[in-house]
Amino acid sequence: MAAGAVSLRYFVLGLLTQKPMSGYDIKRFLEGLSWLAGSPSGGSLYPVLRALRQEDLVTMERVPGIKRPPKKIYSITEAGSEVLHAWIQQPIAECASLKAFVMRLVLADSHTRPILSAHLQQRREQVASHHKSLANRLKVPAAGPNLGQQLAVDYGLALAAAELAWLDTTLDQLQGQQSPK
Amino acid sequence: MAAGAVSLRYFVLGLLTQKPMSGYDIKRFLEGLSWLAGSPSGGSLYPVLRALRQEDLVTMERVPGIKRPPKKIYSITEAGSEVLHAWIQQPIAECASLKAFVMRLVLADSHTRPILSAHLQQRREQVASHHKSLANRLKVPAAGPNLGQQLAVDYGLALAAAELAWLDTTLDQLQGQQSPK
DNA sequence: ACACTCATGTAAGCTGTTACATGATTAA
DNA sequence: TTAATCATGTAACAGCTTACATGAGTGT
Repeated sequence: MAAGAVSLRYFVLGLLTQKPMSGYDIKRFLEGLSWLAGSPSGGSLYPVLRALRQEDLVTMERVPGIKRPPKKIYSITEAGSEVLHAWIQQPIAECASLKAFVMRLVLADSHTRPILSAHLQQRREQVASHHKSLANRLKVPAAGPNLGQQLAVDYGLALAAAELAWLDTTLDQLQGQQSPK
Repeated sequence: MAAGAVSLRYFVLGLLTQKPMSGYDIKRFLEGLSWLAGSPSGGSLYPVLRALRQEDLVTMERVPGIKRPPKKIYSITEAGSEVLHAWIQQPIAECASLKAFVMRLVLADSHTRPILSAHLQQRREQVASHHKSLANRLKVPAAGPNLGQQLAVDYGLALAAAELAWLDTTLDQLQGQQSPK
């Protein structure tokens, strides 16, 4: 596994830090963010929960739902918290995907503020360098780039610019109210 | 395979429409867009090329590079073009990923203008609906969303807005100069 | 009766990655 | 000679999706 990659494993641990949930709850929650981060199918989510329980990173409690099928509510254990925080310390990969970044973002509560800022900063650098390399492509019209490449580069530049702007204002805000923790 | 999903297969076919290339050329080319679309590893790319050749969708020619290891230059066949265009006709999936969209964008030359416009239009609708659902999340602060979710929603809104703006101006441009073809 | 949502799970398969192997050529 | 880039390929594995199975309750 690539260093710092967000496998479902860690993402689930992070969500359980916020509050105990069932597998179904997790699916529901993620479907709301599916455009950005995708949402896992049952076939990948449930096995992950089982594995986490076998490693004692989470505990499971059967809750006999009223007029509903019983749920299995999972809670993170101390061992789970340790594993999660060890993972969070790792720097994200050189060229992390947008999806991986969003997943880390959702887990912001599990980060300390300095680490969160550092991650945003790192992302900023990555996006900036990407933006630069795309801009270079535009300046060099050698080998007559076709319509598709032009569109893709243009699209990439627009998204990168927007992301840079968002990162800048968000970093400012974090810096401003960095009293808590 | 999900309807209209861009497997490497079709993407390679599309690239070969632009000009004959070797596997290595394709990798190089894609690494420049890796931030947006990712770039395939040799372990996935070369087997795809072999499969395409076995199905007679591409032809292969050994070119003994001067002072370089020999290359295998692949060209698309008529059968390949037919398969590609059949695939292009398919509507993209309800909730296609950014990556899938970029890949289609790069293949714009293989689309007729009306189909390209239709794809952009479809993407516009998807992004717009996503933007709306995220905006709704902001208005409902019930269940006290935590920092992570707030950040993710905010980030999603910023990107969606930027993408909508790009799509609008690009659609305008396409409409404007839709004389050729 | 039928279909749908809730809720969990299994098994098969696809896609892609990593890690490795090969071999030539260029630059330190 | 050592490393790096060019160029191709294989084999093992990880991760995820699809399709299916189960079963209770709810709505039409």
